[in-house]
Amino acid sequence: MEKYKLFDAEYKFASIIWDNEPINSTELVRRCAEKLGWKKSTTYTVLKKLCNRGILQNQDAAVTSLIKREDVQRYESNAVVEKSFDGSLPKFLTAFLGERKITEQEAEELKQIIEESVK
Amino acid sequence: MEKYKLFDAEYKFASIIWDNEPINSTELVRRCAEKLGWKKSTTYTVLKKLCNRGILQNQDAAVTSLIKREDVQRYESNAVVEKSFDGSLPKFLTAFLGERKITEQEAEELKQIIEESVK
DNA sequence: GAAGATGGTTTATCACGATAGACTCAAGAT
DNA sequence: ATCTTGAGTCTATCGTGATAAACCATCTTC
Repeated sequence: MEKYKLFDAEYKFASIIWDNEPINSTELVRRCAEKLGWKKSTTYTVLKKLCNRGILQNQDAAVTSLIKREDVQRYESNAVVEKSFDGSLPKFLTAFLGERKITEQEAEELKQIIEESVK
Repeated sequence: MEKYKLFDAEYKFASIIWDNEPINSTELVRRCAEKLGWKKSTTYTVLKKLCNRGILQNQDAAVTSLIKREDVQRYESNAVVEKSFDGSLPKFLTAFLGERKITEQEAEELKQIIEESVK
């Protein structure tokens, strides 16, 4: 398994940690019950799995992340472009924008981001 | 199930059809064996499933697509931006580009695509 | 009319992601 | 010494995507 690949449930779970770290494990159990409807054992099961995969860390009941949200996002964005768009960002953009219209201001923001990546 | 959601194996399968349609079903079995390592029954199982979901069509052993690659791509691109980037294309772009550098020419192409979507 | 092709269907197995029940164990509180 | 609470493990169930074995019907060809 690639290190950064998170399944849907795992991603939602990790999001709670990213939004609150460091977070006490019992508190995490509480939040998962509230936000995801999970039982305590579910939380611990998933937590342990992600710890074993080197994505999270649980030390003395203090849960933190080793892999950051940005890392996973970078992986996700690359994966989808790779899988469905032949690795081509232009193809992705074309598909995403499709018939949708954006404002001049939004376009400016996007162009800015692109500009910053030019060698 | 959303109409456009294809699982990994389904996507690869559909790709063979998109690349070759209309394609005779026996010929499709041959290609799936060659490209995906599938047995005949596997091909027919998946084919039937996608036909039932209104994505493909099999008439007198001639297989064609009802949903096009572009439709699925649009869905995929939107889904990932929704799921992992809060629906924000700028966030997606930032993550994708990351540390990567692109050429002036590539940037031009991207900006062109963006320009065409401005209201 | 037996022997292949062609074009399928039915039913099953297997892996694995998602979820949880039952249990343990140490540390305070009573 | 019991009771409770915090912290965590072990084992199991369930759904479902991925894959296939076995079987069937029709048509051609020898």
